[in-house]
Amino acid sequence: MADVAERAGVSTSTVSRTLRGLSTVSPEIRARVEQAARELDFAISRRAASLVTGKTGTVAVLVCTLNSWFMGSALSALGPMLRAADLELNLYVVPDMAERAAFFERLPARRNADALLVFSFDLTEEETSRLDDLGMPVIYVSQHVDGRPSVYVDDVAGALSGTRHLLNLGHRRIAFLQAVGDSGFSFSSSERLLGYQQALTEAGIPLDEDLVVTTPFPDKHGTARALGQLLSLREPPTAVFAEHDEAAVATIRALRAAQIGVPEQMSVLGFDDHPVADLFDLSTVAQSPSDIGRTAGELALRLINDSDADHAQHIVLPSHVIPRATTAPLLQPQSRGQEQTGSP
Amino acid sequence: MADVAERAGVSTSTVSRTLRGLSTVSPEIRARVEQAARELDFAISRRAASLVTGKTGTVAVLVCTLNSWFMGSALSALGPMLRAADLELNLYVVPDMAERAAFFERLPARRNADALLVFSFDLTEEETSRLDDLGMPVIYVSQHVDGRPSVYVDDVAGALSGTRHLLNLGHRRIAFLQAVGDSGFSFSSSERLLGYQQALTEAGIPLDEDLVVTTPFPDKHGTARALGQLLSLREPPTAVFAEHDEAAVATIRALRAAQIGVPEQMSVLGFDDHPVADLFDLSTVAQSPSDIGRTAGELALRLINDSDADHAQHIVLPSHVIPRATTAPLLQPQSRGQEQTGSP
DNA sequence: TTGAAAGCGCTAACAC
DNA sequence: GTGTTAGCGCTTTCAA
Repeated sequence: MADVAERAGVSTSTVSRTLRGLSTVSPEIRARVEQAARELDFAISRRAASLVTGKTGTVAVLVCTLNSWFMGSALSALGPMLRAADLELNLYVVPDMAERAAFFERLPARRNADALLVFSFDLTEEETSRLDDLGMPVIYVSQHVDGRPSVYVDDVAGALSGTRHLLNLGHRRIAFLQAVGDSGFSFSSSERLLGYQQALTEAGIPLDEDLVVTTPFPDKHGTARALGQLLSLREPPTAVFAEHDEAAVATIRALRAAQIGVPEQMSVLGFDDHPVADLFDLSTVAQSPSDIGRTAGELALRLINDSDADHAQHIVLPSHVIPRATTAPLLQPQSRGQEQTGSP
Repeated sequence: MADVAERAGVSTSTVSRTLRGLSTVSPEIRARVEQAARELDFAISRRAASLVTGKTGTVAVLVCTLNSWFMGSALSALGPMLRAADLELNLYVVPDMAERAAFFERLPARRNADALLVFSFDLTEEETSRLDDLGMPVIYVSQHVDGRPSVYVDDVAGALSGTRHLLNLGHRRIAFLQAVGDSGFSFSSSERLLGYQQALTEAGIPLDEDLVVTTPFPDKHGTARALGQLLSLREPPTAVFAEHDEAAVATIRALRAAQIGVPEQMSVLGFDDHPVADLFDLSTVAQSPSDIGRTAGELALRLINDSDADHAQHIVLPSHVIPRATTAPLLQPQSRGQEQTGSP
């Protein structure tokens, strides 16, 4: 910076003021400084700046993996959003329990970020309270934590509308397919099940535990097995509501392999509006991970800049049913169902 | 840090030495300092440290999106790798041309990272040379740039082996399906086409331009259209080599919709070993994005720590053919082909 | 509107 | 093995 100051014939203070865009610099000097900076390829060292301002200009993001549609979409939206606010994005990838323990033990983000975004973890009480005294706003994304700022989709309401959609089509025997990932049940999973149950209850349909089946995911044959349970019931379902689209697609494939027409003999509904949903013409309950990412970023910004902001605010994002070709009225084959015939 | 020093009854230098793990601290003092640090929840400010060491302790990563299997896997491996080396990961997401221009205009990573990893961009000469005077090692990942450190899979060799596999199965009419994404042809695309052509040439088979078809991707009906071209040739292919697995899966679905048996009447080969490949039992040429990510991180580390290291080194990672159920010998139905029958 | 000087929190060089 | 001191590159008073 001293070089720039010398070249422009001003003090470092003036260079600093110019580069920060303060209006207290006369136009001619500003021009001189900017040119000098350009000629010397000078860029501010945020680290030196943060030392004196006390702000790091960085948002930390904690994720367990990036290898999913949800994470990919959310971060692809969060990144540019933060960049627009001139914030750096510091990524912590914590794929297993060991690394997770290490993260919470050392909390490397401490003093190195202005806020932390925690994505889709199911944190223990202990972990949550550990984050409480991190000395920065912590935003919980895609999960709700009482008393802490959170951003998420209302999975209960989403599953409720999805199930209502099936009910409105005349289905009464509706199965719910839980897909358990490597890390055990997720938060969304139980919320979605809850919405399903609520819808049945409000329709006066008694809950039948046999209609709720669980399969490991991803697992090539697990879905077929789960389906087998349903199809061998005394009164099999006429519709399957899968916890997420990928499980729904696996269901469709298993059904077609068993020569069971979708949606003629079985309606299938997913959740997420994952890209495969469009590909398979799957009816689904859509959520928008990019909205989640962006909204979380905006909340972070607000909490950073405004210490009076509500530090327990929950932002609940909407979901909506997208009827496509895999749900149809009960016992009443539709023309749109025939487009599907013979297609894999 | 002063607080910790006071609490432990030592100087800040000793605290610094202890926390950095230097061996020049006596065990008893070390214990005192560590306890004091723990009690005060003290963590080093990397930003203050970097000011004096000149190292930022950060690796910057430039990506255009995170929303792909490749990026997700690569970063999910890179993250923990960097963490193990006690480096922060600073992510720059540059989804469109405007943001890209802004990035190269301002180069926000300048002075704020020790190295830059550029993922899967097709950079212009100008952009590359702009990065040259960034003052830090720049590693090109999943692309090769002459004279700069690069990490990538040998797409030519991969496509060569893939095509040879089809040739060895007796196929002589082999189509190549190019899948053009939103951003136009990618580097890999043309390399893979080249490998395909090389294999045919070495087998003494003249190149037939009609066998190379192009489809937009993702596009629900594009693949069927491209397939239509192939199937209406005077001498249709008996095998299709798709540029990547997702296009291969689309091809399989289009073929099955048209009642053309895979692999009985048409072999289909993909590239990548994307998760869908396993799901669809798709034969493919496998690459490992996580290896790419990890290797790139290791190279970055080497270039950061050893200024004598070769700054033009290209690391080429292997790919290998994984035969699954979608490729079979020409005109000679196999038992493994029958497993497929009736399955969607 | 600009400059001089102090100091952010840390590490490194040197002395003990 | 430990403490003292100087200074990394910035921003921020404060004075001019």
